[in-house]
Amino acid sequence: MTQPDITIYDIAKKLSLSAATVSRALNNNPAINAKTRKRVNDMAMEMGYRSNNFASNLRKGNTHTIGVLVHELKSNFITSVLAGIEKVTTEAGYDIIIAHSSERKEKEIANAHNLFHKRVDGLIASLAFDTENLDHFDPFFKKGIPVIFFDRVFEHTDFAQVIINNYRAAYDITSHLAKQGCKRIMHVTASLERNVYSERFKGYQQALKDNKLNYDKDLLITNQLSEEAGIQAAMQILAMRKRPDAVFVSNDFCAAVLMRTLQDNGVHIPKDIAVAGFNNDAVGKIVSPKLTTIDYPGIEMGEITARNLVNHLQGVSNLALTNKIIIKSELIIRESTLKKKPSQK
Amino acid sequence: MTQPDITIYDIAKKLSLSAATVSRALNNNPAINAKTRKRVNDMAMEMGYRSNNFASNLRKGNTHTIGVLVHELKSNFITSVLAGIEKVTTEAGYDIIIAHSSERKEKEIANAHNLFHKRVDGLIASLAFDTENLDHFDPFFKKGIPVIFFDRVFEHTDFAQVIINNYRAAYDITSHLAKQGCKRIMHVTASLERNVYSERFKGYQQALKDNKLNYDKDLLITNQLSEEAGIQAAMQILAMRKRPDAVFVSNDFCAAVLMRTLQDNGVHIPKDIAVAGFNNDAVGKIVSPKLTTIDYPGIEMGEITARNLVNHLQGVSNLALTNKIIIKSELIIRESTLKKKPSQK
DNA sequence: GTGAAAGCGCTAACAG
DNA sequence: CTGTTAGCGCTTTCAC
Repeated sequence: MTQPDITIYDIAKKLSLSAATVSRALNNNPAINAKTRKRVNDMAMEMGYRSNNFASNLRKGNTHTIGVLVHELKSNFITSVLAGIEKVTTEAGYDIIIAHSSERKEKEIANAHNLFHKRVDGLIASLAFDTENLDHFDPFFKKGIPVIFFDRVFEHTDFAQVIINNYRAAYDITSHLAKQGCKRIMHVTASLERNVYSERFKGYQQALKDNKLNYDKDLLITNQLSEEAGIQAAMQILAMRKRPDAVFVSNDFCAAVLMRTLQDNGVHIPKDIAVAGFNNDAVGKIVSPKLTTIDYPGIEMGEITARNLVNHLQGVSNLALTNKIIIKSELIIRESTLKKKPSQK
Repeated sequence: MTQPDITIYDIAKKLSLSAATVSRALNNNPAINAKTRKRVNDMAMEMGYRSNNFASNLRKGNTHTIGVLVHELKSNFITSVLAGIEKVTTEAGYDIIIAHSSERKEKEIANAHNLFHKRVDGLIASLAFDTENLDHFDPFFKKGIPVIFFDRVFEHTDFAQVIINNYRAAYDITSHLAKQGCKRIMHVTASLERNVYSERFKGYQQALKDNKLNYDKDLLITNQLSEEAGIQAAMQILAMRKRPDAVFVSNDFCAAVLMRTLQDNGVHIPKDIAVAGFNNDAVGKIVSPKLTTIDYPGIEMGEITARNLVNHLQGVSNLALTNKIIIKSELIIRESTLKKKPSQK
């Protein structure tokens, strides 16, 4: 049943050529006569030849494969980023291997090792919630394998990174809530160890200050931004003697769950409590009221990240020079935060 | 900067051993003295050795890699399945390569070829909307590389497959709607070429018949089950002279969008129109009213599929024998279809 | 318990 | 434009 594989030698023998010529022909080497090339390709097709990547990679020493290490697959944002990465890498002729850490640093470390052993030519990464350092990327740095981070990064380091201005986005959304007359604005977010969340927290605090509101530590909840976390945060709010009049959640899905739980317990949104999310996930347009959020262009982020890595690999540019790229993001105001009637007539 | 890689020869030389011994030691071959093994492993660590998969695979002739070809990544169901697959394959020591076709048969064909060339030891696949035949899997069949399909399959073929009883699930949901007093039950689904949708359609029709309702072809919409499709279907309903009093949508997300669009246009759910989805996506619990749906265990499906493939690869069982596995699914009734008050006191 | 030697399939000098 | 040759790094007989 399982007949042995066809190799270039088999093709060469059939056509009375050398293996080298067959190899060149299959790789569309221009040095080969067009007629010969066609004969080889036809014969390869006919014999059901498939090239042996292992032999080829072993010989060439590079894999034309890019590793993508993400913190989670179950996220609209991430799948958008992946689509962007895929578009660019496919066009450039690179394969990608996707690994995800499920937000756990242990798995991130294991994945980093695995991709290193798989000999990826370059790496694109977004860190897990609890990643504390970049030691597991050292093997890449040491071997000169380019690494570029996106979204979840260590800021203020020298490594190439593509991010949005989280500080600014959070500032905008918090200011918007303040402008709506909210006085007790809660912030539900994830580990402040991670740049995206710490920056948002800073933006939130600054906006409070600029709007003459005090920061109250009871108004900060950090959790996993999961479904359960959303329910729990809502419960916590319901139990408060002095409830907030607005909640800014760092993730649309969690915001939606939180909002729903509050509603199920008789809270009116946005009248009693305004709710805002982050990411412009599709879910924000389905819930009622529709969710105010930050639009955060995943596809574009993926494309830009991959483009930079590919350019580096192709020697067109150097990652070490372009070390930080900031992508635009935008506040989208919907009903979930509109306490006042829209002022425009 | 980029110092050359360490090989087993480098380790062998340092320890005055042969490369063969080093190789065996690294692979924990019991024939090797425990002391020698430790010396080798320590030295490997110290020198920063990483094994060369290409050389190893080239030599061994198998890759210990399983290809996973899915119709779409942006789906909660699929990411659950992937989690299940990953769990089982990781435990069994297999790597996986994930490829997705974005519901397009051209890309599915290209991916199948690609995975074939990557020499996966086995393949797990779920078909795209418009896949018409299994010709692109022929190379696998011919070479005796095991292929197992899940969810989106060609039914009534001899290939190994893991599915749910779509007929039954649709029958249940449609009957439930009929029991709620609905007389004009619409069905919004995707290409009837694909088993999952054709089976659901059959179940829907049979339930209508068994409940003495006529099937009206105006009450069938087939689309892509996307966000836009949901909006468009809702618009179509709004424009109907004789509107349905229930809609059974083949996907929760699309159902939610459709429901929301109807609501935005003054339709009361479930009073005017009941809405049911399929998949038990998290979104169903966020929307208002909460969505009636079919629970469809993604993780389990992934685990069972992978387990069967791995067992086959390890010679424990034979895929050719266990050719169809049906996983349980379950109707979950929520407010979006409750026209009558729950009858239980 | 360890070593010698061959070869997996391919590509890149080099030669002509 | 095509052929010869060597070798990528590993595993696996077959010896001893």
